[in-house]
Amino acid sequence: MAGLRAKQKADREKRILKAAVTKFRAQGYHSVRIEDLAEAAEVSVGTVYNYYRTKGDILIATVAMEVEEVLASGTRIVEAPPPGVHAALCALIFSYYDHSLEYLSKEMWRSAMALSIEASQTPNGRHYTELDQWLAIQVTDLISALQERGDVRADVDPAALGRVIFNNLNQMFIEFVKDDDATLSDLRDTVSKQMRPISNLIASEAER
Amino acid sequence: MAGLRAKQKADREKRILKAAVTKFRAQGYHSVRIEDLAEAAEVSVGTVYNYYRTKGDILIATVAMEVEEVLASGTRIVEAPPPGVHAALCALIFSYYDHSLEYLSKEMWRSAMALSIEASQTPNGRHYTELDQWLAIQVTDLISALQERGDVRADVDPAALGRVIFNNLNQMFIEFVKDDDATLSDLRDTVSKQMRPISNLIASEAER
DNA sequence: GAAAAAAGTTGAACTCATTCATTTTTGTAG
DNA sequence: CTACAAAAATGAATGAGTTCAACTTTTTTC
Repeated sequence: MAGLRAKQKADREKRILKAAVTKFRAQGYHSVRIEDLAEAAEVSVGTVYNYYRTKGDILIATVAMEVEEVLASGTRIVEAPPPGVHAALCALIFSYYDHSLEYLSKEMWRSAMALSIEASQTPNGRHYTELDQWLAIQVTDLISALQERGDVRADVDPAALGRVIFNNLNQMFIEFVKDDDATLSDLRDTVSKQMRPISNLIASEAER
Repeated sequence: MAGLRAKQKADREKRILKAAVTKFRAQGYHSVRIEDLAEAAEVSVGTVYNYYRTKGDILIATVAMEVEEVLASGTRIVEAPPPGVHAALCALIFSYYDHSLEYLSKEMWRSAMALSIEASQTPNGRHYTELDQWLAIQVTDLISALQERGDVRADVDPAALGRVIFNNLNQMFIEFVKDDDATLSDLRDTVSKQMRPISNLIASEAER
């Protein structure tokens, strides 16, 4: 038989991850115990640790799935940005924000972000940081695209500016998930206002 | 006797905090157990919890002391900024960075930042966030000062830009503490480069 | 197809933050 | 000075993540 073991292994991992996504969303990351996941996935506690190094690893795995989607949706915007610097930047940023709570709760984001800082040396932390890196690169790519199109001044360094804009949108997202009462629409408004002056400053003469 | 109890109370709290600062720096936040602190402060575990709600509270207390100092040193720069937009911004930012590792290790910063995100609803989390707020305001104040002095264009909104710049310097600091190998001098260089185009964009005609 | 090896599973044991019922210390009243 | 009340200290007990030595299952070997 070509891999009963491999099949069982993949099956178990899938069951654990599915249990995690479901339970984390329903109850929140903290109140779910490894034992609960083990029970739902019909394995033992020890087996969960055979597939994931720590509880945080399981969370990162679920967050990673979401960020992959966010990146994919961002790609579409970079490939065909709406006209205007401000509109294009906001389109990309809002596509991130609007996807963010599709599968993950604020509490899960908080835990994941905390983890990525605290356990930054571990594989999970590094994985999350890498995903962030990709998002920053996507912002840079957008600015490059706008520059080639002539919307952005030629003397702007896309990498440096992309990083600054990403850092800002990321930090604003952190503030957003830190406050359970904050709404997505508030977040959009605030960031849109922040991007306005920056868009003006980098827009080419023709565009202003 | 006017307050044997009060005196002992203050004394115990001081001993616990001192033990925390010392041990956290020496061994790192995580590897220090409450029991270790209790022993060093010559109190029981229960007593530690009588003074601090959680282990994280103790860390925030130590971080707060450092941030107070950072704020104070920043005030001096805002009051008399060096000439030039870029130089002034960098002076303030570097004063933050250069103070940051005086009493705290990178690991302590990581734990504190993680805490401020994860436990943002709790008093400790809120306290840390408040300190961040003050730093952001200080950056805004600097830009206002530069604007009044005529170094920064009149059509720039200091609050919005201050926030963006703070978010960037904060995020870059997070990246710095996440990587044990990163040096302060690398951090300074990177941020200086990021601030250069922004400084140029906001500088008044006379200053360019 | 049986035995040995390899891979994987299991759950009891361990660590450490946190809690709480009990005990000790300090302040107050008679 | 003694008795009572209030405040604080104490450390054993609790709970959750994590580890690991023993046990099962699958694969390989002859």
